[in-house]
Amino acid sequence: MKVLLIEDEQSVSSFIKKGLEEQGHLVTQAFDGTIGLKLASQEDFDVIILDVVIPGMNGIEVCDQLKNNLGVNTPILMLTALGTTDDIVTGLEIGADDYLTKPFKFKELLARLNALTRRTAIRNGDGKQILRVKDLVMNLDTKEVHRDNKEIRLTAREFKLLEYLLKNKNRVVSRTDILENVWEVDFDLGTNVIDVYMNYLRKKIEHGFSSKIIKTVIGMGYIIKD
Amino acid sequence: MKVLLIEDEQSVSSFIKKGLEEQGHLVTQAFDGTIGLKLASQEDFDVIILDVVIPGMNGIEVCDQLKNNLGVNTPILMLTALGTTDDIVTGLEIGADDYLTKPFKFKELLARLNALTRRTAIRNGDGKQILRVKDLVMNLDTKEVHRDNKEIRLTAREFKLLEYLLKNKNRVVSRTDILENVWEVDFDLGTNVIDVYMNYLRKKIEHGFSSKIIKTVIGMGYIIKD
DNA sequence: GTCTTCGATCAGTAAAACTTTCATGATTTG
DNA sequence: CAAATCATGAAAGTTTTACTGATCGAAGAC
Repeated sequence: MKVLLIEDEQSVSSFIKKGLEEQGHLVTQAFDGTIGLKLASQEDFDVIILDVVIPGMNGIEVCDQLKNNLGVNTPILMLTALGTTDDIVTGLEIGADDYLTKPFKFKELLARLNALTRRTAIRNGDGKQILRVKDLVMNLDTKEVHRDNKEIRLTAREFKLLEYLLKNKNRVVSRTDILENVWEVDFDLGTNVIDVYMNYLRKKIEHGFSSKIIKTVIGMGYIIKD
Repeated sequence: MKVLLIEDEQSVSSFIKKGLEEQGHLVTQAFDGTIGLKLASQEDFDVIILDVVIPGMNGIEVCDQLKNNLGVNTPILMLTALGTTDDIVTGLEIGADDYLTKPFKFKELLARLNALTRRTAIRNGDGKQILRVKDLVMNLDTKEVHRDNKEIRLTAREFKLLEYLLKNKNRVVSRTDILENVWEVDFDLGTNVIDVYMNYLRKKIEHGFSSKIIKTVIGMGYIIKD
């Protein structure tokens, strides 16, 4: 399970990290709000542990941004020394999925994390299907693609191609793979449709934006990396 | 929101019930575990508030039965005076979605309930027999459709088609999906009924009105978006 | 019982949108 | 630098969709 841990106190952060890694989870640490927010919106985590009192941007703001502006619906467990009812209510109202006050027992943190991800696992059965890379967001339900909050219109084939590349993020896919999975043909290499479509796709999702998304690996295929 | 409250202490139960009803929720009370379990498995609630220490069958057992045997995945908020870490861990491990210890502030209970149901509440429609999009209202009980307060008469097939589209609001549905769910055929007979019916539907619900409702997504299907 | 009406479906057409091919130029690799 | 590989523009080919008119059958009217 991929966990994003946004917590500035070194001792607490490494205590949690160590504990979670012992359970076989993958922990990414962020020590301030701004970086945490950036990471959370770029990478797909299974759950986010978010301290309220952190430098840069406080936890409430980070949570609000993620849940209410960026449309990220990774479950968030808020963590803090502020234990008053009002603090808890604010946190939960703004979109946090659970709230735990310090000091806490690691056991309880772990149990709450599991309850959280169990809940979302169920939800994902018919929930939103979203793929991301950098600032590009692909919604498999509405078939919409956005980059930097601008809408990008793709044709059915372009969409399928991008979807395939994203589902294989961080892996080089060969032309044969693409032909089989996007065009659904098992032979015929006497064509350059793929090249042409890569060109179409790049024009739409890269031209006018700061960074490249699709990388060519000469002699091997194409890849999309975070 | 429909809430099932399993709690034997009269005072606590009515305190919670009253508070929730003030918020416009519908509360069903159960005063022991056996009845609670029965109710939970028969009716569809949005959330269950479950005290651990109750007569008949304790809360842990009820939760275990529901989540692990009966396949009910209504979110459960556990409630109890037992506040040790181990109790909390047990509760969460067995399938509870949140855990609150007595005494608690009603505000916090409410916030936790909302956090818990935020997602499932959206997807369920809650037995509501009314579907809406923009100024169009579809009543599944009376089978009436109104737009801008004007009645629109749909035939059975048109109604079913619109109903399916609305139930999948904000998702692109393919012709295959439509054929399976509205016409109930699993194979693709080379027909254009769907196109024809879309045309009928659009004539009735869009002609003479200001905005379009049904959007075509070429090569993929149709979608209705808010 | 026959007629009428209405809904469901099919078939056909034109226009628009999309896909593929082909030809050519650019880039990378050994 | 030559061969292989990739990028790109434009034209040709194909599919998809919106819409119309015709047919068929069932339910109710007379």
